[in-house]
Amino acid sequence: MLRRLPLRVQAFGTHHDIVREGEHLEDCCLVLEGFLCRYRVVERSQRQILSFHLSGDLPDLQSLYLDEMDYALAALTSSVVAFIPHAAVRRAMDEEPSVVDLLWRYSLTDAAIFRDWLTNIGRRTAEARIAHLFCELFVRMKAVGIAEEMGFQLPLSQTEIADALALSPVHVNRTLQDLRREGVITSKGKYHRFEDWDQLRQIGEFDPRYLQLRKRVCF
Amino acid sequence: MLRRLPLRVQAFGTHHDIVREGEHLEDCCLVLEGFLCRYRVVERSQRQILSFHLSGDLPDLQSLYLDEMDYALAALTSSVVAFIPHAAVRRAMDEEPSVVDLLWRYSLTDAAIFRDWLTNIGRRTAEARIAHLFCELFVRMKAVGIAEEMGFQLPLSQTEIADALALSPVHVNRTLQDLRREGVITSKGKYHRFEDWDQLRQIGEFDPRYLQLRKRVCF
DNA sequence: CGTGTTATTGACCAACATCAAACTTAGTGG
DNA sequence: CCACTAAGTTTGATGTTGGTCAATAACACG
Repeated sequence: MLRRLPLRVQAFGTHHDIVREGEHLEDCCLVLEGFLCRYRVVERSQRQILSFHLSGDLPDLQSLYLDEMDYALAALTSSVVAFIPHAAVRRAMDEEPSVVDLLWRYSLTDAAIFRDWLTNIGRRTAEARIAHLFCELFVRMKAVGIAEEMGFQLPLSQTEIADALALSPVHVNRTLQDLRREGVITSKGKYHRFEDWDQLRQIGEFDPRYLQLRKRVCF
Repeated sequence: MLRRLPLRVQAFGTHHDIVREGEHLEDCCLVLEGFLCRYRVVERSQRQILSFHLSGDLPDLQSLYLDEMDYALAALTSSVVAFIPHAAVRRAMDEEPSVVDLLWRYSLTDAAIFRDWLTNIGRRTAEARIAHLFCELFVRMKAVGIAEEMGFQLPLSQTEIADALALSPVHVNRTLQDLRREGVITSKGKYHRFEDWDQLRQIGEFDPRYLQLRKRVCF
């Protein structure tokens, strides 16, 4: 449906900002390809990544109602996104009420993911946080068909994982080594294989229900 | 507008659960009076409070679209809430499209608060987290007229503050003492006075824009 | 085959957690 | 109105997780 609206398709290179914090937008962006993140810069030039986005995501849908972006949006790999004018989205919502349901539901799922990250960062150890993030991204990537049966190519540096999980890069490195030593995952560069998915899930206390996927991707 | 819909008004006592995790709801709840929180229980019986809610809030609006609650909702003080059947909300949305805008915008603001908490818990020290929380709650309470000019009655125990900020109660206690020693706040029981609002704001890196309040409450 | 980015290692340190006890406060019933 | 009790706050001692700094090793890319 969205693809039938007037789109402005644009490609972005690795580590390129698509939207900056504080900007006012007149379009929503739909991810067609690639891997994006929302982030924010805090005191001492620390960065907090707020969420990751894959194809099919609408990472700034909120600009439809909120004046100013409270975060930046960046491409982590070379990515392709489509910009859809707010006016076109609103027209579609007027003509077809189910569009409202769909998009609203989407933004509520988005909020559910924030809640999960909040508990992840707030209440779990470094190992559990990483396990949880791997589970989430694996399931989401599988849902859009860019993961293998039991492994995936995760286009994140350890520093980016650290920025997402509120850890230091050094500690992420050591914790990944722990996970490997325990035989839960094996890694080759950015490719990771799950040797013991069940244990990974347990370590990360991962329950995919919050993702609100209609089809069951794993189990 | 909401108050004109069919309401079932109900009072809840202190520390009483209003909705439990995993429940399926047929009504949305509107806070009329009191102080509520969303929370979740994690491994080792630790609790993560996800947000606080005052009168005027709709802390489970998402139940309109998501089948299962991913958090519990509890009254922290004796509170009064109104339950509105989903069907009635939907009818109101059909009859008056601006209701959709209003509620959707509300749920997007809700998500913006999550993002703020995420960076707060992820990237700030204990002192900054507490300062930030105090600022947020003060501004929100002022917006609904239940705070004084430069002080407020915060109905939270230090344990509840700890559960919200992912700290231990002991550390919250000591950090509050630091804030008092620095002359930023003074406390008498649950009443806190801001002796140096500007410094509190700075410590907590607080910028109220994310709250999307139409009227400027402070400064 | 450099050159810049990312991963890894080691040494050391700080923030915050945990445990347990003592002290306050507020609420309750006699 | 006071004693009693439970809940919340404060304190001290000690432990742990994860941060910081800095150097080295491994890649990736032109």
